[in-house]
Amino acid sequence: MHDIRALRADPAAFDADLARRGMDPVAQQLVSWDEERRQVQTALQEKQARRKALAREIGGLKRTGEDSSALEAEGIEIRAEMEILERRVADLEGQTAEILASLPNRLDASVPDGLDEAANVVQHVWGTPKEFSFTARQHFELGEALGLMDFGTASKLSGARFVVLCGALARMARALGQFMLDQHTDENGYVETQVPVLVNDAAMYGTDKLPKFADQSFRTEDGRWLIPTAEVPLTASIAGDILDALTLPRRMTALSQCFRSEAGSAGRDVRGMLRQHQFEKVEMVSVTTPEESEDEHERMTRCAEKILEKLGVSYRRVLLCAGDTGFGAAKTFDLEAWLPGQAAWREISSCSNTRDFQARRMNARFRPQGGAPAFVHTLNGSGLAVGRTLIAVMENGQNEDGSITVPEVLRPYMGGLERIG
RNA sequence: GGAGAGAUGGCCGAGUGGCUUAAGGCGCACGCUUGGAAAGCGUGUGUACGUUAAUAGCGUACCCAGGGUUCGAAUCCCUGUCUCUCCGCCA
Repeated sequence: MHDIRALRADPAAFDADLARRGMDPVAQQLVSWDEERRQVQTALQEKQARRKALAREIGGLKRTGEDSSALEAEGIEIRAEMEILERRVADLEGQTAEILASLPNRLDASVPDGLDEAANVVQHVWGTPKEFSFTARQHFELGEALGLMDFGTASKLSGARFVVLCGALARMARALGQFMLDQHTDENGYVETQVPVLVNDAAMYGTDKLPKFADQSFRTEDGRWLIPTAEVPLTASIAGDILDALTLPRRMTALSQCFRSEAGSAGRDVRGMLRQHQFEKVEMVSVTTPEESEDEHERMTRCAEKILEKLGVSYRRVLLCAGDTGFGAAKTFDLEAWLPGQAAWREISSCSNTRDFQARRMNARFRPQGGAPAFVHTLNGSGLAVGRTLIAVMENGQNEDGSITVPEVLRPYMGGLERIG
């Protein structure tokens, strides 16, 4: 959601940002609606003031038993006039809100131009992309050969894009989730949180998943949504609040199941568990003041990077270009892990600063010392996607005989197991 | 799933159509008082939008949300949401 006053103040800059995302200008239309809205609203408020005065006068006359029929007639007239003005204000506000809600966030100045991922900018690479003396296998080849990753049974149960893990791989998935949570709570200052995975419209709208991405999410028959990410309940937890500035930054982390319909991605990553309808993810959410959000973004991204470093998986940090930056984000860093089996960098985390974009949609504010309430900034990042991390650990830790070496940091979570298979 | 009760400001709480500009209390802030504190006294104490150079004033709206009745709604009517109590079922 955007501030109509900011748009009014500099319509050209607003449209220029939209153009960077490949979108048509809208400012002129919105500004003219806003101008009319303010005029009509002022006229309406004058009528309301008159109605108020009339009601008080009539009340006085009635108490003393005097005739008030002339004033009551004026009241009827005023009500009719107000109805027209009210409808016009509601129409203008509705139209404006509908468009504002459908527009993506303003981009940070540091976001590079470009319409797709080809224009993303690699910031740095950690580690050396692993190479093997033998032909590296993909995770599903490894997992199926070990008998611990079963897509056939999953399709029997649920259909395509699901998986059944068992034995040591199931345990490794659990170990990864525990390891990540422990890191974020013990080392990184996030508060562990358990959240509902079914949420209402308001939570989805506030975190900018509605109205635009309704077709990417699953909806229950009673009108709730399966969360596409724990970002939704974690961030929406502060909806409508005015937080004490002293409690910021607020950092929360959650391990949750995530659900995505993957509509429109037919044919992409159909093999293996890279792209599933249901997956586990450890999410980080930070709520900060506007002054702190940029530093927090860097801090959060580092928290995600450190997980990969401890797991010994080579990765690179990518600054997304304008066209690839998500709807709600002002700026996004993706972390891409090296997958030797695919011989490719694949997204394993995405850390975004939404600034006040979500805060406006959910009306989440803080009170600066002695000042008026202001919108908080919200940030979210994967720390990390558990299923994809499992893939990375499998492919990077594979041995020629098809066994998988368990990263040292995970061994305490796996009963000391050093090797799978 | 069934039955009932409720939702008023930061908190408690009064309020069954106009005399409510939401009483009163608590909390909080500031001031007076004091050697200092407490007590006491006084003043103030929300959000949004409009107007405006203004975070000064002024205006409008807001008593869970959305509709309706009325000259006039916290108050009456309808719908929804949430909370609580009891019964049933249940990990």
